[in-house]
Amino acid sequence: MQKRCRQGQSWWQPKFQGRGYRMTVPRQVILEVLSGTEKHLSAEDIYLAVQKSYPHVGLTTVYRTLELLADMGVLFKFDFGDRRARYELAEEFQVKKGHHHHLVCTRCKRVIDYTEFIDQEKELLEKTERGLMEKYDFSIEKHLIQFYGTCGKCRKKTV
Amino acid sequence: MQKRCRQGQSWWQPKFQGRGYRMTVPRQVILEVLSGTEKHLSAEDIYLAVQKSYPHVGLTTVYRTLELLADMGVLFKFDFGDRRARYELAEEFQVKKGHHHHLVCTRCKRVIDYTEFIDQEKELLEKTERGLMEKYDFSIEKHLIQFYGTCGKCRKKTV
DNA sequence: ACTATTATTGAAAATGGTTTTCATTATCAA
DNA sequence: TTGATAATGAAAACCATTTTCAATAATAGT
Ligand SMILES: [Mn+2]
Ligand SMILES: [Mn+2]
Ligand SMILES: [Zn+2]
Ligand SMILES: [Zn+2]
Repeated sequence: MQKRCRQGQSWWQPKFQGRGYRMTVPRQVILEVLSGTEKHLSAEDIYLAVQKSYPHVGLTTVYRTLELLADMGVLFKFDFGDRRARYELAEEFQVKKGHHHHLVCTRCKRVIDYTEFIDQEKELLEKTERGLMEKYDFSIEKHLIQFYGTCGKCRKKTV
Repeated sequence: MQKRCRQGQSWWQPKFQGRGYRMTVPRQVILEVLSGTEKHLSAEDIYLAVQKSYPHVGLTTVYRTLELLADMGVLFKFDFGDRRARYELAEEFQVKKGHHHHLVCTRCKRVIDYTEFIDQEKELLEKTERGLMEKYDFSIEKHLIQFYGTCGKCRKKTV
């Protein structure tokens, strides 16, 4: 899809214009942090990363920006069960990852992205969505699929 | 619903024995509340319901009991995005509901249980689980599927 | 470039669901 | 009945997130 711009111009610039939103330094830096990782970062993770280059940016701004970006559909917000929200750039803005779902270790909270069987899942999900939208008069915007279990490392630790 | 002789305590009794767990009044009442509803209750919902018959039971105990029961697999804990955990008796202990997934309205937070396409989902999920377990050395214990969108009522309210 | 408008910011304080502490009570095997 | 200890409740602590509010900075209009 789209590719990350290296220099001055940014792919997200147009997203902010025309809606009364302004492109600011904190927002750019936060987007850069999210663009430059494959991890699922928490607000504090992002805050700490941002601080390395822009120490004046506050945690509040990070929270506010993340909420805005999530509402705009630029990033996804997840709950993996470790009591804090985690964020990931939406698929269309990710360089490497495509549409994927998650495998969550309930012990160490590690998250694995997987893409296996995604096409079949997608097919079934679309059929399901169509059926449900009609039956329940519900307009579906997105879906969430996660598997929970124990990763190999954690399984070896406990007898 | 009265004080002394509780007859409904049959099926969960064995769950507590043999592991050092004790069957107490608060636990029984909490299980009765969960058994007697089809809603997805929060800890406070349950606390308030319990208080009607047993006013001395504290919120802390409700939280502790819910955690224990969730760990035991007797109930499921969900996050529907309204900043509080919600609980539902596990399928095998539900009277009316079978295996189902959720449709969540992101505006009013209403939750709809659906069972449509569940068989096909189940089939695909089992195949997916087998594949993922092998590839990622991950023992999958459960899955989560939720659809997010806007319910009919909320859509009509929109400006 | 200058200015007016107002979206955005950061520090601090508040919020609120959940967890911890700790002294007391209730359960259950012996 | 009794002793060991699991469970409880009130209060306090926790902590991720939100709100407040005065100050600042990004845009549009000139
Ligand atoms: Mn991911
Ligand atoms: Mn349900
Ligand atoms: Zn693990
Ligand atoms: Zn709704």
